[in-house]
Amino acid sequence: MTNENKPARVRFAPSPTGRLHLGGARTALYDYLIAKKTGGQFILRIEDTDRTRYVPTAEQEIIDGLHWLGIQWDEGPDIGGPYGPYRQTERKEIYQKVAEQLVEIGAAYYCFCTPERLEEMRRQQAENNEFPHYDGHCRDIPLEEAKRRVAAGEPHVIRLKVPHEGTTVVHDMLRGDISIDNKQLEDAIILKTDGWALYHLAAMVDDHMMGITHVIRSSEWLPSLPLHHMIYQALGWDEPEWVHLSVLLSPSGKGKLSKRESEELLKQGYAVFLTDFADLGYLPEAVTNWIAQMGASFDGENDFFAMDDLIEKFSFEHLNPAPAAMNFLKLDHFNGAHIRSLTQKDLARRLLPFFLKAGINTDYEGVYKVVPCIQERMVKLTDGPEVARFMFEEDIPPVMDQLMQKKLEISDCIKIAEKAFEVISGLDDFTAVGMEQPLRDMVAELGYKPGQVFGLLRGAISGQKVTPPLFDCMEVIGKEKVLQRIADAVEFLKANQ
RNA sequence: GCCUCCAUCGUCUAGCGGCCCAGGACAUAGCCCUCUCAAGGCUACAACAUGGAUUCGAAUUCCAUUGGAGGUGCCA
Repeated sequence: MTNENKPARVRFAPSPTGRLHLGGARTALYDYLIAKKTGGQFILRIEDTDRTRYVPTAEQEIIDGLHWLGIQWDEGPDIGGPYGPYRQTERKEIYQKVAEQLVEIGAAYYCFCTPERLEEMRRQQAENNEFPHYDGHCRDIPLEEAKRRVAAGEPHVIRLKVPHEGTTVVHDMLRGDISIDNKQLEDAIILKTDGWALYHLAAMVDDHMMGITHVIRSSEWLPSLPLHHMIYQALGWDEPEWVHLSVLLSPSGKGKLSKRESEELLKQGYAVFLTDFADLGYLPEAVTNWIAQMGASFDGENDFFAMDDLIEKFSFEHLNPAPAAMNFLKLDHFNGAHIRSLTQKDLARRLLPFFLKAGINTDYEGVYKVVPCIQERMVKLTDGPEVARFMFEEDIPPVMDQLMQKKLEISDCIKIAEKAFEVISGLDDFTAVGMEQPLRDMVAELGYKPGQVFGLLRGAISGQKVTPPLFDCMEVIGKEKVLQRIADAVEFLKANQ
């Protein structure tokens, strides 16, 4: 067992082949947390050796997404560092050298098999119900002969020479010892015909050269762990701690999220790609809080955490190896809770763009005034304009259904509205606290129920049945506009009597 | 098919041999608060996959079964 207090050097090593997914974000988060907790370093490394699937915009999106979450690295392609370069395409020669070194010491060999031969081989293996594996055709070509053919320009790859007997045992921090029968292993390609290294080689070389102490990665790497172990062994390098995280399952719990499911999720206002969450009205704090606890626990009794709490409480011991289904309702819960925990100024600042995007003509001050009314009524930032819109309108067209209250005739409503107009006109202190007592006295005098009177006023002032507390809204809207809206309602009621 | 990993409420989890007829959170239902809606408070519902073994004692250890996930590329 490693000492979790020793400074950890960890790395997040995405390949720029697509968008940054929640699973990747969680891996990066854990890297960041353990680095911060132990006073170590977090490194961002771009694994772009696959030139055919390369997406030019992907690296920037990864950087933006991680920054949005509040994660910063100590070394990376954008900021450099003492162990660079941090893009694998800039390290091609390093991998080639190590691959040749592996050949020299007899741990790897040149293979001249053509893709066609390999395909035929696999076809036959499938026919005979064997598991697909390289048959070792080039494994025993004498090195001198192989070198001659390489020098002659014959196309070739380099394969790792793995033992076919015995068992290999590798330790994973979450699962203990993992053992595999070496018969199941094949001589994997580590260097392609075009000279580029595969993940198996490139990642091991980089992890070693960059001094990585803990390899935290998705559990889809578990099957190739023995291979990685063998590369370290062959080179005589010290192995890092291996930490294979649980996979994230779709909300249904049935397998990984499919493309169709993620599109469906987006329609419901949810997302699986990190950079989609901001526009949806989610707080980075909430997303962080949420993903941190997928397949993990930080505290048996609590689950609301800021980044600092997560850093303090993070431990490999509380990572769960079992697959975990994503629960978007929990995200909503965290988002609401984090919105409520924000200062009013901070909330106003974050809300402003959403108000403008919703077509509400206002500014920071305008949003700030409305924040106390809406803060505890939002799940997402996009809810803000919805809840507060009526407070920014010039006037509210009266709607009969909103004005009418239970057990009241139109004549009652007119009476109430006229009385309210009169009382409110006479108010000197037009604050929520200032208007409460006079208005309650009025209700008593009128002899109706508070719900009836305030419901009617709510309808007149907002055109809605549901709003934040009436007096608070009235204060924000202002006396003049409130009176105008009540007058409009009276006129409307009389016309429809 | 084969290989590897995994298995506590619907979901995320606490639990590391007695403190557990299993605790928390989300979701759901009810009540309280209340000018509506929220927020908040309280309550309810709800789980150790199955079968063996070890032990005085097992959710916790071991084995099998079943179920789930991942892998099986000159992708990562």
